[in-house]
Amino acid sequence: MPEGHTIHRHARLQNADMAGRRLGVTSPQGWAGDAAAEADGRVLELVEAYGKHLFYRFEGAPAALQVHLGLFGKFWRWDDPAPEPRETTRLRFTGGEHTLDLTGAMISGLITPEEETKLLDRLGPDPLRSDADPEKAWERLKRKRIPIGAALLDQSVIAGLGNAFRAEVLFACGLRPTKPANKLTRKKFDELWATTVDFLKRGEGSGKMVTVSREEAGMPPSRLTGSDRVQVYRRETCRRCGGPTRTAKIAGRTLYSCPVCQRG
DNA sequence: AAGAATGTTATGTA
DNA sequence: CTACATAACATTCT
Repeated sequence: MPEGHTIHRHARLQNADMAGRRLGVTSPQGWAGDAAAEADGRVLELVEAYGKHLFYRFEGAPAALQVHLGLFGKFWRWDDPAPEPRETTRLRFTGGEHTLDLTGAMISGLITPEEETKLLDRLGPDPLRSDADPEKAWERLKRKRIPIGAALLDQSVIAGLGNAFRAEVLFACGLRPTKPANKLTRKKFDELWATTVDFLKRGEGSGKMVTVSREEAGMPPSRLTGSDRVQVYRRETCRRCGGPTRTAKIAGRTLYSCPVCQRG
Protein backbone atom coordinates (compact mmCIF):
# COMPACT_ATOMS: atom_id res chain seq x y z
CA MET A 1 0.00 0.00 0.00
CA PRO A 2 1.20 3.48 -0.80
CA GLU A 3 0.72 6.40 1.51
CA GLY A 4 -2.73 7.89 1.00
CA HIS A 5 -2.80 11.61 1.42
CA THR A 6 -5.96 12.55 3.20
CA ILE A 7 -8.05 15.63 3.07
CA HIS A 8 -6.08 17.87 5.35
CA ARG A 9 -5.92 21.50 4.51
CA HIS A 10 -2.34 20.87 3.50
CA ALA A 11 -2.90 18.09 1.07
CA ARG A 12 -2.37 20.76 -1.52
CA LEU A 13 1.33 20.56 -0.95
CA GLN A 14 1.70 16.88 -1.32
CA ASN A 15 1.77 16.60 -5.04
CA ALA A 16 3.61 19.77 -5.85
CA ASP A 17 6.66 17.71 -6.74
CA MET A 18 4.90 16.54 -9.89
CA ALA A 19 5.31 20.05 -11.26
CA GLY A 20 7.89 20.55 -13.94
CA ARG A 21 7.17 17.23 -15.60
CA ARG A 22 5.36 16.36 -18.74
CA LEU A 23 2.41 14.38 -17.50
CA GLY A 24 -0.07 11.95 -18.86
CA VAL A 25 -3.41 12.89 -17.38
CA THR A 26 -6.35 10.54 -17.65
CA SER A 27 -9.80 10.42 -16.19
CA PRO A 28 -10.58 6.74 -15.75
CA GLN A 29 -14.23 7.24 -14.76
CA GLY A 30 -14.85 10.23 -16.96
CA TRP A 31 -15.40 12.79 -14.24
CA ALA A 32 -12.66 15.17 -15.24
CA GLY A 33 -12.65 14.15 -18.88
CA ASP A 34 -12.21 17.59 -20.45
CA ALA A 35 -9.65 18.67 -17.94
CA ALA A 36 -7.70 15.47 -18.33
CA ALA A 37 -7.77 15.72 -22.11
CA GLU A 38 -6.62 19.32 -22.10
CA ALA A 39 -3.81 18.67 -19.65
CA ASP A 40 -2.65 15.40 -21.14
CA GLY A 41 0.93 15.47 -22.37
CA ARG A 42 1.60 18.99 -21.12
CA VAL A 43 4.11 20.15 -18.58
CA LEU A 44 2.66 20.84 -15.18
CA GLU A 45 3.98 24.30 -14.40
CA LEU A 46 2.38 25.13 -11.11
CA VAL A 47 0.25 23.67 -8.38
CA GLU A 48 -1.18 26.36 -6.19
CA ALA A 49 -4.02 26.83 -3.78
CA TYR A 50 -6.46 29.45 -2.64
CA GLY A 51 -8.02 28.12 0.51
CA LYS A 52 -9.06 24.57 -0.16
CA HIS A 53 -9.18 24.97 -3.93
CA LEU A 54 -6.22 23.56 -5.80
CA PHE A 55 -5.24 24.76 -9.24
CA TYR A 56 -3.08 22.74 -11.59
CA ARG A 57 -1.68 24.97 -14.27
CA PHE A 58 -0.35 23.38 -17.44
CA GLU A 59 1.93 24.92 -19.98
CA GLY A 60 -0.04 26.55 -22.78
CA ALA A 61 -3.43 25.65 -21.36
CA PRO A 62 -5.74 28.61 -20.81
CA ALA A 63 -7.91 26.81 -18.29
CA ALA A 64 -6.65 25.24 -15.11
CA LEU A 65 -7.48 21.91 -13.64
CA GLN A 66 -9.32 22.60 -10.40
CA VAL A 67 -9.44 20.12 -7.55
CA HIS A 68 -11.30 20.40 -4.29
CA LEU A 69 -10.83 17.42 -2.03
CA GLY A 70 -13.97 17.99 -0.01
CA LEU A 71 -14.50 15.60 2.84
CA PHE A 72 -13.25 12.44 1.18
CA GLY A 73 -10.80 13.45 -1.48
CA LYS A 74 -7.47 11.71 -1.39
CA PHE A 75 -4.34 11.52 -3.47
CA TRP A 76 -2.58 8.22 -3.79
CA ARG A 77 1.02 8.07 -4.82
CA TRP A 78 2.31 4.89 -6.37
CA ASP A 79 5.80 3.95 -7.31
CA ASP A 80 5.60 2.84 -10.93
CA PRO A 81 4.33 0.52 -12.14
CA ALA A 82 1.04 1.55 -10.60
CA PRO A 83 -1.90 -0.84 -10.30
CA GLU A 84 -5.03 -0.44 -12.39
CA PRO A 85 -7.23 2.48 -11.32
CA ARG A 86 -9.98 1.59 -8.89
CA GLU A 87 -13.69 2.05 -9.54
CA THR A 88 -13.53 5.32 -7.64
CA THR A 89 -10.38 6.74 -9.26
CA ARG A 90 -11.34 10.03 -10.92
CA LEU A 91 -8.02 11.28 -12.19
CA ARG A 92 -4.62 9.81 -12.84
CA PHE A 93 -1.32 11.62 -13.38
CA THR A 94 1.50 9.64 -14.92
CA GLY A 95 5.06 10.50 -15.82
CA GLY A 96 8.39 10.18 -14.12
CA GLU A 97 8.74 7.52 -11.48
CA HIS A 98 5.39 8.00 -9.83
CA THR A 99 1.73 7.81 -10.56
CA LEU A 100 -0.72 10.01 -8.71
CA ASP A 101 -4.36 8.98 -8.39
CA LEU A 102 -7.20 11.13 -7.17
CA THR A 103 -10.24 9.60 -5.49
CA GLY A 104 -13.29 11.00 -3.75
CA ALA A 105 -12.79 14.66 -4.63
CA MET A 106 -15.68 17.08 -4.55
CA ILE A 107 -14.46 18.98 -7.59
CA SER A 108 -12.11 17.85 -10.32
CA GLY A 109 -12.48 19.61 -13.65
CA LEU A 110 -11.58 22.50 -15.88
CA ILE A 111 -11.96 26.03 -14.63
CA THR A 112 -11.70 28.97 -16.99
CA PRO A 113 -9.88 32.17 -16.03
CA GLU A 114 -13.25 33.96 -15.79
CA GLU A 115 -14.68 31.36 -13.47
CA GLU A 116 -11.53 31.43 -11.45
CA THR A 117 -11.71 35.19 -11.01
CA LYS A 118 -15.28 34.87 -9.80
CA LEU A 119 -14.31 32.19 -7.33
CA LEU A 120 -11.38 34.15 -5.96
CA ASP A 121 -13.55 37.24 -5.51
CA ARG A 122 -15.89 35.24 -3.38
CA LEU A 123 -13.21 33.63 -1.26
CA GLY A 124 -11.77 35.41 1.75
CA PRO A 125 -8.03 35.79 2.21
CA ASP A 126 -6.00 32.60 2.58
CA PRO A 127 -3.73 32.90 5.62
CA LEU A 128 -1.13 30.73 3.93
CA ARG A 129 -0.69 33.05 0.98
CA SER A 130 1.72 35.93 0.99
CA ASP A 131 -0.81 37.98 -0.98
CA ALA A 132 -3.48 37.52 1.69
CA ASP A 133 -5.15 40.72 2.85
CA PRO A 134 -6.55 40.33 6.37
CA GLU A 135 -8.49 43.59 5.96
CA LYS A 136 -10.84 41.76 3.65
CA ALA A 137 -11.56 39.21 6.37
CA TRP A 138 -12.07 41.93 8.95
CA GLU A 139 -14.46 43.84 6.71
CA ARG A 140 -16.58 40.78 6.07
CA LEU A 141 -16.51 39.63 9.68
CA LYS A 142 -17.70 43.01 10.91
CA ARG A 143 -21.02 42.71 9.12
CA LYS A 144 -21.87 39.24 10.33
CA ARG A 145 -24.03 38.59 13.35
CA ILE A 146 -23.50 34.84 13.20
CA PRO A 147 -21.40 33.18 15.90
CA ILE A 148 -17.68 33.49 15.39
CA GLY A 149 -17.66 29.68 15.39
CA ALA A 150 -19.78 29.76 12.24
CA ALA A 151 -17.91 32.63 10.63
CA LEU A 152 -14.61 30.76 10.73
CA LEU A 153 -16.07 28.04 8.52
CA ASP A 154 -17.35 30.60 6.03
CA GLN A 155 -14.84 30.52 3.19
CA SER A 156 -15.82 34.02 2.12
CA VAL A 157 -14.47 35.35 5.42
CA ILE A 158 -11.24 33.35 5.66
CA ALA A 159 -10.39 30.77 3.01
CA GLY A 160 -8.86 27.57 4.21
CA LEU A 161 -10.05 26.90 7.74
CA GLY A 162 -12.05 23.76 8.39
CA ASN A 163 -13.79 22.19 11.32
CA ALA A 164 -10.62 21.17 13.14
CA PHE A 165 -8.81 24.47 12.78
CA ARG A 166 -11.81 26.56 13.75
CA ALA A 167 -12.01 24.71 17.06
CA GLU A 168 -8.30 25.09 17.74
CA VAL A 169 -8.09 28.73 16.68
CA LEU A 170 -11.02 29.66 18.90
CA PHE A 171 -9.40 27.80 21.76
CA ALA A 172 -6.07 29.50 21.27
CA CYS A 173 -7.76 32.90 21.33
CA GLY A 174 -9.85 31.99 24.38
CA LEU A 175 -13.01 32.74 22.43
CA ARG A 176 -16.47 31.45 23.22
CA PRO A 177 -17.68 29.93 19.91
CA THR A 178 -21.11 31.55 20.20
CA LYS A 179 -19.77 35.08 20.45
CA PRO A 180 -21.24 37.12 17.59
CA ALA A 181 -18.68 37.66 14.87
CA ASN A 182 -19.28 41.41 14.75
CA LYS A 183 -18.54 41.73 18.47
CA LEU A 184 -14.88 40.91 18.05
CA THR A 185 -12.55 43.77 18.78
CA ARG A 186 -10.00 44.69 16.19
CA LYS A 187 -7.33 43.57 18.60
CA LYS A 188 -8.92 40.15 19.01
CA PHE A 189 -9.29 39.81 15.28
CA ASP A 190 -5.61 40.55 14.79
CA GLU A 191 -4.76 37.85 17.30
CA LEU A 192 -7.12 35.45 15.57
CA TRP A 193 -5.61 36.12 12.17
CA ALA A 194 -2.07 35.71 13.49
CA THR A 195 -3.12 32.41 15.06
CA THR A 196 -4.54 31.06 11.83
CA VAL A 197 -1.36 31.97 9.99
CA ASP A 198 0.75 30.32 12.66
CA PHE A 199 -1.30 27.13 12.89
CA LEU A 200 -1.62 26.68 9.14
CA LYS A 201 2.06 27.29 8.56
CA ARG A 202 2.96 24.73 11.17
CA GLY A 203 0.79 22.24 9.36
CA GLU A 204 2.28 23.25 6.04
CA GLY A 205 5.68 22.23 7.28
CA SER A 206 4.73 19.01 8.99
CA GLY A 207 1.62 17.89 7.10
CA LYS A 208 0.01 17.54 10.50
CA MET A 209 -2.16 19.75 12.60
CA VAL A 210 -0.27 20.75 15.74
CA THR A 211 -1.76 23.45 17.92
CA VAL A 212 0.05 22.71 21.18
CA SER A 213 3.02 24.88 22.04
CA ARG A 214 6.43 23.49 22.76
CA GLU A 215 6.08 24.49 26.43
CA GLU A 216 2.75 22.75 26.77
CA ALA A 217 3.96 19.72 24.90
CA GLY A 218 7.02 19.30 27.12
CA MET A 219 8.79 17.91 24.06
CA PRO A 220 9.13 18.85 20.42
CA PRO A 221 5.48 19.12 19.36
CA SER A 222 6.31 17.13 16.26
CA ARG A 223 6.67 14.08 18.47
CA LEU A 224 3.13 14.30 19.77
CA THR A 225 0.68 11.77 18.42
CA GLY A 226 -3.02 11.62 17.68
CA SER A 227 -5.33 13.87 19.68
CA ASP A 228 -2.40 14.87 21.86
CA ARG A 229 -1.43 17.32 19.13
CA VAL A 230 -4.54 19.41 19.69
CA GLN A 231 -6.23 21.13 22.61
CA VAL A 232 -9.93 20.35 22.11
CA TYR A 233 -10.75 19.02 18.68
CA ARG A 234 -12.32 15.56 18.95
CA ARG A 235 -11.16 15.33 22.55
CA GLU A 236 -13.26 14.41 25.56
CA THR A 237 -11.16 16.56 27.86
CA CYS A 238 -9.40 19.86 27.41
CA ARG A 239 -5.71 19.28 27.03
CA ARG A 240 -4.93 22.42 29.00
CA CYS A 241 -7.25 22.33 32.03
CA GLY A 242 -8.31 18.69 31.96
CA GLY A 243 -12.00 19.54 32.21
CA PRO A 244 -14.60 18.03 29.89
CA THR A 245 -14.90 19.57 26.45
CA ARG A 246 -18.24 20.71 25.08
CA THR A 247 -19.66 19.96 21.67
CA ALA A 248 -22.23 21.93 19.77
CA LYS A 249 -23.54 21.89 16.22
CA ILE A 250 -22.53 25.20 14.77
CA ALA A 251 -22.83 25.82 11.05
CA GLY A 252 -23.87 22.21 10.68
CA ARG A 253 -20.70 20.68 12.07
CA THR A 254 -19.60 19.50 15.48
CA LEU A 255 -17.64 22.21 17.21
CA TYR A 256 -15.47 21.27 20.18
CA SER A 257 -14.59 23.80 22.83
CA CYS A 258 -13.59 24.15 26.45
CA PRO A 259 -16.11 26.08 28.56
CA VAL A 260 -13.41 26.93 31.09
CA CYS A 261 -10.61 28.07 28.77
CA GLN A 262 -12.85 29.87 26.28
CA ARG A 263 -14.73 32.62 28.05
CA GLY A 264 -13.83 35.57 25.85
C1' DA B 1 -24.13 -1.71 10.67
C1' DA B 2 -25.59 3.06 11.48
C1' DG B 3 -23.40 7.19 11.87
C1' DA B 4 -19.81 10.41 11.81
C1' DA B 5 -16.38 12.66 9.31
C1' DT B 6 -10.26 18.26 8.84
C1' DG B 7 -16.49 19.95 2.97
C1' DT B 8 -19.58 22.68 -0.12
C1' DT B 9 -23.68 23.98 -2.55
C1' DA B 10 -28.59 24.30 -3.76
C1' DT B 11 -33.06 25.10 -2.03
C1' DG B 12 -36.60 26.33 0.93
C1' DT B 13 -38.02 29.10 4.91
C1' DA B 14 -38.01 33.00 8.22
C1' DC C 1 -29.93 40.92 2.09
C1' DT C 2 -28.84 37.85 6.31
C1' DA C 3 -29.46 33.60 8.61
C1' DC C 4 -30.44 28.91 9.28
C1' DA C 5 -31.92 24.05 8.40
C1' DT C 6 -31.96 20.23 5.37
C1' DA C 7 -30.66 17.41 1.67
C1' DA C 8 -27.46 16.06 -1.63
C1' DC C 9 -22.83 14.47 -3.17
C1' DA C 10 -18.32 12.37 -2.47
C1' DT C 11 -16.09 7.63 0.58
C1' DT C 12 -13.96 5.50 4.56
C1' DC C 13 -13.80 4.11 9.08
C1' DT C 14 -15.38 2.69 13.65
